[in-house]
Amino acid sequence: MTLEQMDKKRADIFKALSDVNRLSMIRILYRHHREMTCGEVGGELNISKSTVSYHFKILRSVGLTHTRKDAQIKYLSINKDTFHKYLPGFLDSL
Amino acid sequence: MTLEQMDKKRADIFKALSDVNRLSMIRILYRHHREMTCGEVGGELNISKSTVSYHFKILRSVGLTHTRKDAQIKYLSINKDTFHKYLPGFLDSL
DNA sequence: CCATTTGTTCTAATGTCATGAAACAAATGT
DNA sequence: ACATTTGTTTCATGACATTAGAACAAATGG
Repeated sequence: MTLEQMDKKRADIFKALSDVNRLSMIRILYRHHREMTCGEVGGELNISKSTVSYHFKILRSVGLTHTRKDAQIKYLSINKDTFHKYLPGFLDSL
Repeated sequence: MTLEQMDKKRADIFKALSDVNRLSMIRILYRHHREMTCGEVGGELNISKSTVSYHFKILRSVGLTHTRKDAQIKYLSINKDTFHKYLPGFLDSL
């Protein structure tokens, strides 16, 4: 992997975290220390469910969160591996 | 400072690092272990000088870099304090 | 079978960002 | 004085991001 490709990957991670709603979603997930549903997380923010879905898709696409589906409900959680790899120490600063 | 204000501040930092050119500029500055001029940094990237100036203004505005003026030349450097505060361990991963 | 819950996708509107050319400003050198 | 160097600002443009509403899909419960 070239330096430029690594810069690109890092930029994608930072871009995913550059929106205040997405950052709040990460903080909420992290502080609850458990899986949460889309609706639970969205309920703490003042935005529509389609917007919540849009933001979680972006977080998932760069590997910052993980989704587990059980029946009709989807459980979200933080992907700590990605944070530790690209942003060591960041989660604990939340 | 409220949680929302802290999320906003973090989002601004991440936004500043979410562009591949700005990330390359930080990497170049960090790896040279010395102050560099705008022109030197820009010379390693393939973008116009006005674009380089635009990007450094953004990095400066969130405190990621520092500028020292000596005569007509401006010397740029990394502001390690900001990195250590918001992204501990990140610089060493570059 | 039908209403409800949970979340996704589509669409349209609006807003923000990145870019380079040109003009500008400040300091220097001849 | 005047050209040169170094960087900033202004401007126009094209590209991309964010948002909510509506329609949709899948699973559940009565």
